[in-house]
Amino acid sequence: MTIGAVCKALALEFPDITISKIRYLEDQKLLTPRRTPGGYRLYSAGDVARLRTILRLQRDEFLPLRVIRQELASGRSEEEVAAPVVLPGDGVARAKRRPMIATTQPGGAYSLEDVVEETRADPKLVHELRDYGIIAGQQSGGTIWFDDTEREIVRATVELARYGVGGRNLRVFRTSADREAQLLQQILAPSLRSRNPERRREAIDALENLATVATHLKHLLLVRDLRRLVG
DNA sequence: CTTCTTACA
DNA sequence: TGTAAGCA
Repeated sequence: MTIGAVCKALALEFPDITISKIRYLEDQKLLTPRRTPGGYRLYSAGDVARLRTILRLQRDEFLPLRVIRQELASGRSEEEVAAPVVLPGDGVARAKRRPMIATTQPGGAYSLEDVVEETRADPKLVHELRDYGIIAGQQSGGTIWFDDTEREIVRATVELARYGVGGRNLRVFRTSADREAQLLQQILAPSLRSRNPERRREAIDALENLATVATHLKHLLLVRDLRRLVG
């Protein structure tokens, strides 16, 4: 295939792919397609598979090119790189979607009474959640204000409470979420610290993507473990 | 019409 | 990374 054909073929999975980018990867010694007598690049099926692997490692594992070059050289092959996770309702539109992690705080502010009214939570539950550090709220004047996320957390724990999950059981969720957030933050820290605004933007997008995949993985592991426990 | 290299923002 | 020039 010529470079244009390769580009078109990969455009389905990688909407942002360009001829220029493919050439760049060659420049970085990640690809070495054959050439026609006239100098045109010719890509074999193997070349295309390798290219797809490179792009996946870049997109899904955020690996820098020099690391990808190394991984590929040391035998990590196409089959070992996961095809993209297809989530329900997650079409080709992913690249265009707005991030759900906003750069600014959402506007909501809810008093204890507001939260209780909207979630039908037992006020004691809300206090419990604060005691265990699952929600914090913000002290202002005499009252404590909760934001949208905290309100939704309360809503979720109300559901769990129906199954008798409450109090210190919930700490398990908090500590695992804390650890996970720390890990993801650590992975993308360099980009998030970048003084290039565009780069930061991309890092936030990547963070969302990463969080989605991590959540899916967690779900799969949980389902597997539950199956084991139940038999 | 497509691609190539090189230079550049 | 993406774009434009100038060739082939």
